[in-house]
Amino acid sequence: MQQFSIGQIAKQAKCKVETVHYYEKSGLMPKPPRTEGGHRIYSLPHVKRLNFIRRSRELGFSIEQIKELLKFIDEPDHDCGEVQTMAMQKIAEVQQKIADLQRLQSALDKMVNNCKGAGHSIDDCPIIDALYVENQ
Amino acid sequence: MQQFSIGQIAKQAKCKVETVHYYEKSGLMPKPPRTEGGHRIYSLPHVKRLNFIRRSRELGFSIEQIKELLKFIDEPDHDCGEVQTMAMQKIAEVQQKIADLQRLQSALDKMVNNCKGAGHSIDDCPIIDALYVENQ
DNA sequence: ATAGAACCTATAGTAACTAGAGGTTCAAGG
DNA sequence: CCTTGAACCTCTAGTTACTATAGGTTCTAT
Repeated sequence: MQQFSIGQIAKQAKCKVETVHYYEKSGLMPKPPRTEGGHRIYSLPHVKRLNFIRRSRELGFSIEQIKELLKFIDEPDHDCGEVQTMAMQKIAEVQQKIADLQRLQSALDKMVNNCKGAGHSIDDCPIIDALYVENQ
Repeated sequence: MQQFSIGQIAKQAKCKVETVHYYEKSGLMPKPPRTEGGHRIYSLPHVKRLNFIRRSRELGFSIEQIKELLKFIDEPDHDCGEVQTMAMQKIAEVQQKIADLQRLQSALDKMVNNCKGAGHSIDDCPIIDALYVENQ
């Protein structure tokens, strides 16, 4: 079985070694086996898990929310209805984020394509309006 | 012209009054006019701007990145090529985020639809794999 | 055998809020 | 008018999710 040092998995996930320490302390990453001398030894599932955490963070999920997502795999014998409820809540959140990003993207596309559009007033800016949705 | 108190715009953007104070201190929100007694007075463009900031934060943009996005509207006489370059970088970021979220969503969808799938091992979890992309 | 890179723990600092203290202003009823 | 309580004000301290530094140990490659 393939083994990795903390430096290797941090590099792979594009984060710092200290961040992995932090995830261990906060309970997102498990305490891995150690060498004689005390260095941490990781294997492929750890690498995948760290990647998942990093990407979820980039997508705006908090540590607590990621813990909830990870419950889906850490406790596979969880009550099935409960899992479905949580998954469906996450889906709603995720769909909202996708919709927001798509509106922002089309506003940015417009910017690029008609940069000459000149003299747009602050009251009528496509970029700001992209993420302005009244009362919701 | 319609006027708003800080409490009103905070409520509309679903954030705390203190957060608006913080955005003013960090230069994201402008220093608005005040009443005789010193209370802040906002108008519609402020409301839109605060909404934009809040939603961008939820989407994982940092304060500094939002400052860059806001440059597009705060300095309309910016060099056009520079604006296009920045906008195109943002588009790339945004597309990456959308792709990640879509993969996460389809993994969550699978969870909900065949929750009975039972006995999935940690090494082969669709949710973790959704956000695990080797070397990129 | 040993030099230096990578690791260890522990603490302090940063970013983006969030809560609290202690006081002032506003607006609605008496 | 006056008063009372909600909303506002400033300022400082606390929280989350890192990030950097200090001071020391282990690993690896010559």
